[in-house]
Amino acid sequence: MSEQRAAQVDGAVGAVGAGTPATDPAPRRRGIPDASVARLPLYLRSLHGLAEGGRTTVSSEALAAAAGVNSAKVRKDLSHLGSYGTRGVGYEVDELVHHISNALGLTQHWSVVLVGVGNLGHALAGYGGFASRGFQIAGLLDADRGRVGEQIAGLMVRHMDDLDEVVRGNGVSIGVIATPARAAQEVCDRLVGAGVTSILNFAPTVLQVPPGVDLRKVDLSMELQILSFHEHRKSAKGVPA
Amino acid sequence: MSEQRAAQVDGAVGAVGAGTPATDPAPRRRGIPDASVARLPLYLRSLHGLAEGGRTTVSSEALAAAAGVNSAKVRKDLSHLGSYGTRGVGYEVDELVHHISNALGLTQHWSVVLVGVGNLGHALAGYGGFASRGFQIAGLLDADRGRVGEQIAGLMVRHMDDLDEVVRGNGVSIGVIATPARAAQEVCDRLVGAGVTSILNFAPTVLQVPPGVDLRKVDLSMELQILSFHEHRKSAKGVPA
DNA sequence: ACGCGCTCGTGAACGCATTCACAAAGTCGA
DNA sequence: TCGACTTTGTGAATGCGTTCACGAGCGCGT
Repeated sequence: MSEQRAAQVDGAVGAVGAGTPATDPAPRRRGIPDASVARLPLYLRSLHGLAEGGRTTVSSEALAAAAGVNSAKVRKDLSHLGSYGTRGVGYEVDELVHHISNALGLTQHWSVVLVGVGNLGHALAGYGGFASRGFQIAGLLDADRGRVGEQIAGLMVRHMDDLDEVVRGNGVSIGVIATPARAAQEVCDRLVGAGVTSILNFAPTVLQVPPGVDLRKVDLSMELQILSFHEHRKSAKGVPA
Repeated sequence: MSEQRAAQVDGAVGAVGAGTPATDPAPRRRGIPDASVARLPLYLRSLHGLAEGGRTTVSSEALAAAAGVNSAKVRKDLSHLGSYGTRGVGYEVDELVHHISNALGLTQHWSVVLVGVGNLGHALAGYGGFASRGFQIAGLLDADRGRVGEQIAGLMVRHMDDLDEVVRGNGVSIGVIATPARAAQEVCDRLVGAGVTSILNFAPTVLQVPPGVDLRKVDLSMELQILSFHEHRKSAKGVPA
């Protein structure tokens, strides 16, 4: 059991925490493929946009255009949720929103704890996209006592030592790390220790988590470097003659 | 036709075919696979860490551990850059850093223009990970004249109308969008119009770019929703008994 | 000098994701 | 009611990426 490996799209670790190389034959019983799951939020956003525009039904072709993907992909992705389309017509927008939200677990509210209130932490705390999808920040923590007490986005910054209290008191299961890289692993360990089972890491470092804990990362400078690669390549073969 | 726009989600691209959608038999002349390119910055960071720790050589196994990936993957990825390892020993850290930097185009400096100085824009402007990899912010723009003149991270915020001047004056080829979603497409169009050929989008919306322009996106709320999915799944089958 | 052990580099196998292509299933108008 | 049209849902084909497995090359100790 516990072959729930950490799903991490961009790399970095999974359930390798303890050191066992790879005793996991990737069972994937009845799950929706990761690639599809990763697109569901995209469809959801597109659907919200369409709903605001007054659309009540949408074809896979139209949804694909709005989401910037291929229509066959849309149909296959949605088929994993069940058959909620009507042939000859398309999908009912509201119904689809409901089913996707359901599949993503967005029908319930999630409490999140955010660690690190530097530049990025500030921005994340104030980011509207979290609250609008049912994610509520239950606590804003920082190791620097100088910042404790500060008010950000309607919340008071508390000290890292209050972590356990915040997590257990609010049923927090998701943690966001926005600390400097050197502090990230320790923060991660403490989050896991407090009972957090999903972590979103913004610190530019590779984190190790035990099996059963999901880890995703967002790395701003990596994205720029990837763009740099393509840009570099473009200019290199810019004048082939 | 031509819904074959630049891929957005995790892949980059689109820059290849200059129009014809299906006639492109995936040429990929001498290119490094996208999946490998996406990991190079990760290796680079790990190597920097190892170098600071005093290591002068590193095996694929050790680098893999540091980067949180599989060692076969490391070897295959690096083999795309050429054969820079020594059998029986491993890779020389400095040399590898040099080759990867080279492949990513990080040996030259890139000028970046950042549009939108809200919460996120602020954080990005102050983010150290950019400058440390050779990315220099050539301009900080915003459409709100109330913010123009503000000083952020040593730079003065200028008005969006100065875009052309900033781009052409500094040879900017990369643009970062940190505006609200509704403004993003227009900003994107203006960036492209000014000559920017690579765009990193933080706004939660799907952008359309012409062929030849690379587009990547970072979506904070999407990441949380994906975590939500896994969390939801965990609690659903938490007690199988 | 020479073999032994280590590690790279890479062909081959495998699995997942995307795309194609079409039958099934529904709507709509006459 | 019926037939033409639209769009879904999905097997099949294709392509890409990961992993395996091992031969080739290199350093080192004897």
